[in-house]
Amino acid sequence: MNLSDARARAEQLRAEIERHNRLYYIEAAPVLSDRQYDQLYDELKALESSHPELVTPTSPTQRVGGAPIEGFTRVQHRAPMLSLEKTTDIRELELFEKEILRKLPDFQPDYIVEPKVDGVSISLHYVEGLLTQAVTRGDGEFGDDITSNIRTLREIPLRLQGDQPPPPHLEVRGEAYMNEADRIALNEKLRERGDKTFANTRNATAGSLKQLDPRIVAERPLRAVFYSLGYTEGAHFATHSEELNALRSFGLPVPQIWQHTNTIAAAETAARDLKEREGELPYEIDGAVIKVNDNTACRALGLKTNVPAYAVAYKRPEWFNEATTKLERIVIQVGRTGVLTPVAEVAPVFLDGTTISRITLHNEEEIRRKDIRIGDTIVIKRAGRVIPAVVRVVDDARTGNELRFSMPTTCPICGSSVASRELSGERGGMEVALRCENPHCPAQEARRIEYFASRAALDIDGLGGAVADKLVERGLAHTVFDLFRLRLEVLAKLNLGTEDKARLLGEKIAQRILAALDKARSAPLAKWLFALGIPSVGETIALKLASAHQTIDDLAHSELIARIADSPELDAQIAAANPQGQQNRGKPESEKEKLAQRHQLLIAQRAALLDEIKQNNLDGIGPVVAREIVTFFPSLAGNTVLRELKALGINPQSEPSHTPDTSGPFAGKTVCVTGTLNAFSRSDAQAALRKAGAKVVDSVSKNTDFLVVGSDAGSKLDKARKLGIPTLDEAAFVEHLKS
DNA sequence: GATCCTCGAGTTCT
DNA sequence: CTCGAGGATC
Repeated sequence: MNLSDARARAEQLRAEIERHNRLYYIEAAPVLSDRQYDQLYDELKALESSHPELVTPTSPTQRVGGAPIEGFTRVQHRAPMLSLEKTTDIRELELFEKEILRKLPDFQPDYIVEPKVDGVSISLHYVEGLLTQAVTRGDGEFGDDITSNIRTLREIPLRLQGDQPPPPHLEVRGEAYMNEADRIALNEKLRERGDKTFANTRNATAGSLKQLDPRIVAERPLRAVFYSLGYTEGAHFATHSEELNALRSFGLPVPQIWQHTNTIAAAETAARDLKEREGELPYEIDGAVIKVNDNTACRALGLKTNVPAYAVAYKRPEWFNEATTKLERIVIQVGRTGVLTPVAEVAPVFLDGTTISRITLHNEEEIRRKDIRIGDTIVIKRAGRVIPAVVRVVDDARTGNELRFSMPTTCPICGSSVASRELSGERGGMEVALRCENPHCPAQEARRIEYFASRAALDIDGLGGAVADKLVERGLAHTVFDLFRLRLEVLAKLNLGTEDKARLLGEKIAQRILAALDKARSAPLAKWLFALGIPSVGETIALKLASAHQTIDDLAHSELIARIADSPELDAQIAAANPQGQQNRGKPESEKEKLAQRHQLLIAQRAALLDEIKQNNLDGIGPVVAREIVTFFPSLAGNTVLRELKALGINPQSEPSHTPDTSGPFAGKTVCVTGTLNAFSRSDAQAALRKAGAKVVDSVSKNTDFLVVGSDAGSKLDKARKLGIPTLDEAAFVEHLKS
C-alpha cells in the first residue's frame, strides 16, 4: 500500500472508530460487536506502526500515552469551579426563586432541571477543537492536571466533532463516574489480583483518576458526562439548554434526561421524576440541579458569597443514602461518666463507603420513641455523613418474634446498681441517662484512662482504648495516677490478647507510653484540668479556669468560683431585700429604710462579682458549672486528685496567657473551622487562628465572622451560606494568616 | 421570659 | 455531627 492510500485508510479508520465510540457510549446504540470494533482498532494500529509518520495526536491509538508520571501538576482554574447551594424541600426552592425575583423583578421563571451526577467533577479544555488539558475540581480554585488519564476515556473526543467550526477555546465541565455494574466487575478483577477494592462508585472513580499510570486508567471502566461551560472564547449561548445542545453536537456526552420548566413547583416535580427514573441513567444520582436557563439572567444574578445565585442542588431528605439491615442485638456500653449507652449491633452493611456494624441508640427514650426491637429490620443513615443513626423500623418486616428491649437495672460490667440522676434546675425531673453508680466500675476506670490519654487531653501516644481496658483488667492501673507508677518491664509484658493466646504490648510501645507520660508531667494546667474529667469541665472551661488560676490548688480554693456558685443565693437575698418586693409590702417605713440600704449593698456586690468574672475571663461559667467545681475538690475523687498529684510531685502550672494579638490578621474576629485541611490538622489551624488574634468557636452563628472551609465540609458550610457568613478556603486562609 | 449561642458528652470507622 | 442544657442577652 502506498503512502497516500495508507493515509486515506487511516483517516477512514479513525472516523469509523470515533463514530462507533459515539454510537456505543453516547447514543447507547452500538452497531458493531466488540470483536469487530477491535478489528478496526488493530488495523489502524498496524497501519500506524508501519507508517509512523501517519500517527496524529488525536488518533484513537494515542489515548494511552507515555509512561507513568511522578505526580500531578497543580493547575489554577481560569474561573473557579464552584459548588452549589443545597436545598432539601419546596420551601427552600421557593426562597431561591424569591431571592432571584428580589434581584431581578422582571424575571420570567424558566428553569432547567438536570441530574446531579454522583461522581468526580472535572474540567476539560479544548483549544482550537483539540483536547489540551483536563483538570480535577480540587478545592475549586486549584485542581490536578489529569490530562493523560482523561484521554483514556473513549467517550471523550480528543477532537471536537460536528459541522460547526470549534471555538478558539472551550472549557467544558462535568463529572467523571463509574456505573455500579462496572464497579462490581472491576472489584472482581482487583480481588483476584489481591488489590484493594472500592466500596462505592465515587471512591472507584476518584481512585482511578488518581492513578499515576495512564495504562491502568485505560483499563478502568470510567465514564463521563458534561453539563456546563467554564471559560470560553468565541462561543456564546443565550441559554443553558443551548449550551447542552452545543455540547452534544460537539460529540460530548450530556445528561440523557433534562427538563425545562416554567415554575419552581414544576421544577420540583421534575426533580422527583428524575429521581424516580434514576434506573434509566448509567450513573447514580445525588439529587437534581435546578438552574436558571437564561444566561443573561445568570450573569446578572452572579454569586452569593461563594455559590452561584442562579442554580441550586436539590436533594430531598429521603434521597439521602440509607441502607436497610437487621438489628441482631443490643449491647450496653459504659462510658467514662458511668452513663449506660445502648448500642445496636447489626448485620454489617455498606453505606457511603464504609461498613456499618454498630449504631448508637443513645438511650431508652430513643428506643421507645422509634419503637426499636431486637430482630427488627431497620433503615439507617449516616447523620452528617459520619455517625450512623437509625431512621426508622420497617414495620412490614415484623414477624412477631421481635423482642422489646429494656435497660438493665444493674451495670452489665460490674453488676452495681444503676440510677438516673435528678435534673438540676427548678423543674426537676430525671435525666434520661442511666448511670452505673460504682466509681470503681472497670469500664468507667478504663474509659477515664482512655480520656486522660486522648489527643485533646494529655496525648499519651500508644495508650488507646484497648490498652486502657487491659491495664484495668490486669489490675495494673485503676486511676490515671497509677499510670505514672508503671514500670517498663511490667508494661511491656501487658497481655493484649487472651489468657490462652497471649499478645504482648512490647517494649517499643511501652517506652513510647512512658515517654509521653513523662512529658505529661509538665503539661499546662489547662490540659490537666481537662484530662481529669471534672464534670462540666471540657476544653473551653478548662482553659478559662487555668487562665484565672495559677495552680490546681489555687482553683480548689478559689474564692471567686465559690462566689459564682453562691450567686443564686445572692440573687435570692437581693429579691428578699427589695423594699418594693411582695413580701416586704406593708412593712414599717423604718424597716424599709434598712432594707433599701441592704438592697443597694447587695446589688453593688452582684455588680462587682459580674465585673470580676469579666476581668478574669470567666464568662460562660455560671452557678451550675461553678458548683460542680466547688463540690468536686472536697469530694473523695477531688481529694484523691490533689493528694496523688502531690505524691507524684506533679504541680501543673497555667501558661502565661498569651495576650490576644490585637494587630494580628484575625484580631477580634470570631472564626470557625470545618472540614479537612491539607496542611494543618484542625487543632493546628485553630491554634494558628488564636495566635492571630481570633476567637475560635465550634459552631456557626450570625456572630461568626469567618468560616474556614476544608474539603468535605458538611452542615456548617450550609449554615454559613444560609447566614451569608464569608468563607475562606485553605488557600485564602493561609493567605490571610500571612497578611 | 424568650431566644440565641456555646459548651460538653457521646459517637463510627479507617 | 447532633443533642441537650447552661449561660448570656435583650
